[in-house]
Amino acid sequence: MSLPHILLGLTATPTSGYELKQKFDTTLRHFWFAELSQLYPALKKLVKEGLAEVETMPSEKGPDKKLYLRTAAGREELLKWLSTGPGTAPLRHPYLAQVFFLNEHQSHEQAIKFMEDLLTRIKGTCQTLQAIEDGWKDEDGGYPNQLNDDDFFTQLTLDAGLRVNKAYIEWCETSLERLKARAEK
Amino acid sequence: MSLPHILLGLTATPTSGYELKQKFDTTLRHFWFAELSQLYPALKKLVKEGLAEVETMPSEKGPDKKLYLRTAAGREELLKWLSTGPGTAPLRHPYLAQVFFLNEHQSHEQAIKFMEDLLTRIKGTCQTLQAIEDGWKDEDGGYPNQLNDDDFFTQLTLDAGLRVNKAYIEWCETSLERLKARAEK
DNA sequence: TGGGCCATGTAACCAGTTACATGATTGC
DNA sequence: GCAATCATGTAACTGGTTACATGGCCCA
Repeated sequence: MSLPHILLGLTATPTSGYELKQKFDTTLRHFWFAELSQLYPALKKLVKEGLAEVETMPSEKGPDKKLYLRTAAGREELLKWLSTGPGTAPLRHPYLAQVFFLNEHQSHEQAIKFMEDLLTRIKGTCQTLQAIEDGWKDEDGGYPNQLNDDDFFTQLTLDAGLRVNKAYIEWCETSLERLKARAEK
Repeated sequence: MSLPHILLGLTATPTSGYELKQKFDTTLRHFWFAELSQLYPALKKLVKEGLAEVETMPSEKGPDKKLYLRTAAGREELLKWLSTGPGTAPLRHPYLAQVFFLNEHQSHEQAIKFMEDLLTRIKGTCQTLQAIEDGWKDEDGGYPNQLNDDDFFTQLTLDAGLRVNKAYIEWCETSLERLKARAEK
């Protein structure tokens, strides 16, 4: 059950559900996805459990905001989660499952097309991540080892995302070579 | 919605729910997890939709088996899934989320411990995958490029798992070095 | 006046987990 | 006689998705 804990991590300063969604879509996108419609009830539940507090504030644009701020108990709960050790989610990788059954195609052409599509897509996400890191490099002279703790750990997750994506790209490329060699026979 | 399609892929020959679960736990474990209690209703649904057929057979050990076999329509549905292009599931990586908040710890010691635990665990899964690949090498002289199509694509998914796990190991190791360097200051 | 962004939410649904229930066969 | 493995399932619940609803503000 990670989402509530992530929200406790993000509400160290007062933040609205809408703002949190933007954070998921930018800074956390390479390791967590959440729907806005999922955040609102989750935040409400944190308040009910005494792990966060709400305050309603007028917004500059649009309707009132509700700013959520974790309580001391909320921070405790977050620390508890961190000290349970590395968490896991059951593996579910749809495109690897598809690769597993690619032999069902009559010809290798379609398998090759599949892998080429996959390669294009992974290269795209890799570039997105790279762009974020590059932006960081420009802003910050001491990048990456002089970063403050906040940014240091954020950069660690970015680095993980980049390395994994690069590994997938190499895998796609050598797989394509192998497939093409088989197709010629 | 991948699980039904995976089951259609696995029921090219008559197979029981119990046997399918074993397949998930051995051959598919590096890219998909499913509970047994999830498989039974899913198989039933495939039959209802005309994508598979059941036949009850006495078992050598224990109670009767129900052998599921995909129909022609079932195979069509599988091919349709494959030709929709690479699928994705929304990203959810609990331990990366935890790394993101590791700055909440007062000292770096706990962060270092977290990464060490993670490294140990990832090394373990990597060894499991390596053992499978090694077993394959022994059995098969022409490994990996002379494999038949079935085994070739299975090996591709294994290769993906190994590469990604190795990327994570390298990430853990360099992250630990960087963390330790910061802790000394 | 119409689209995009700001901002909140609910309800129905689907996928997956956990807990429980049943019972045969095999080997110690 | 008991534990492990073989074999099938159901029910309650949780986590997440999709679709829908509301309405203000800003800019072209």
